[in-house]
Amino acid sequence: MENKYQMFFPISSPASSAAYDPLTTNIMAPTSPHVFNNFHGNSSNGLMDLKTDQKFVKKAAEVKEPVDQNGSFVGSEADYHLKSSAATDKKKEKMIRKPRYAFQTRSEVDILEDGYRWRKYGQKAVKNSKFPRSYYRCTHQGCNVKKQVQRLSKDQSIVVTTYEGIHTHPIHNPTDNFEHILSQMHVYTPLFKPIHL
DNA sequence: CGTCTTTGACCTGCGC
DNA sequence: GCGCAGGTCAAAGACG
Repeated sequence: MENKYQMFFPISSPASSAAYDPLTTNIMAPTSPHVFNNFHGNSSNGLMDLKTDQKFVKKAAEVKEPVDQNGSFVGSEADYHLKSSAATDKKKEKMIRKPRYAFQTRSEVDILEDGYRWRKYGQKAVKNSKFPRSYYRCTHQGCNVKKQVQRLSKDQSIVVTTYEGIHTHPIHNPTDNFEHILSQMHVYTPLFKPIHL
């Protein structure tokens, strides 16, 4: 079983939040099974060819959200609070509803076994990418967490997993949770450079 | 038989 | 308004 992941942790700080702390961000990762819920993120141009919420990406660029030169995760919860001046109240509400947490992992397998049970509910071809994006939902009753999995076309060894929402229940299989993954994972932290606002 | 994946259709938001 | 792209739905089929 191939279980060697190389992980690209978030390296940028939220534009408007004190939540970012390079130390805690990294230290938390190996110690909390809910680590997937503790990262902020969406895509930005730091994800090279990954395009998720374009409106957020655009906004992030406007506020000079840092861009990772290594193509690692770049994003922040702050993006979800950015609203266009033309946005309606409903839109604004929608935009701040659920933060996303994105990971890049170097893995031969698309699916990171994070201890939760997922049901695939869709797959879409992604523009400018030869790899499709897969959509998964947590199967636990009442838990509305979703995730998207996609390979980077520029580096097909890298899998980008985007989580949306917070699990409302314990891990399904505690022996196969994220901590377990991390124990076998080569953590990759290219650089830590808090941005200056 | 229950669970899960596949896949085309549909919906929505956005840019032009 | 139209077309495009992202996201979701749901029917059908596969699988254990």
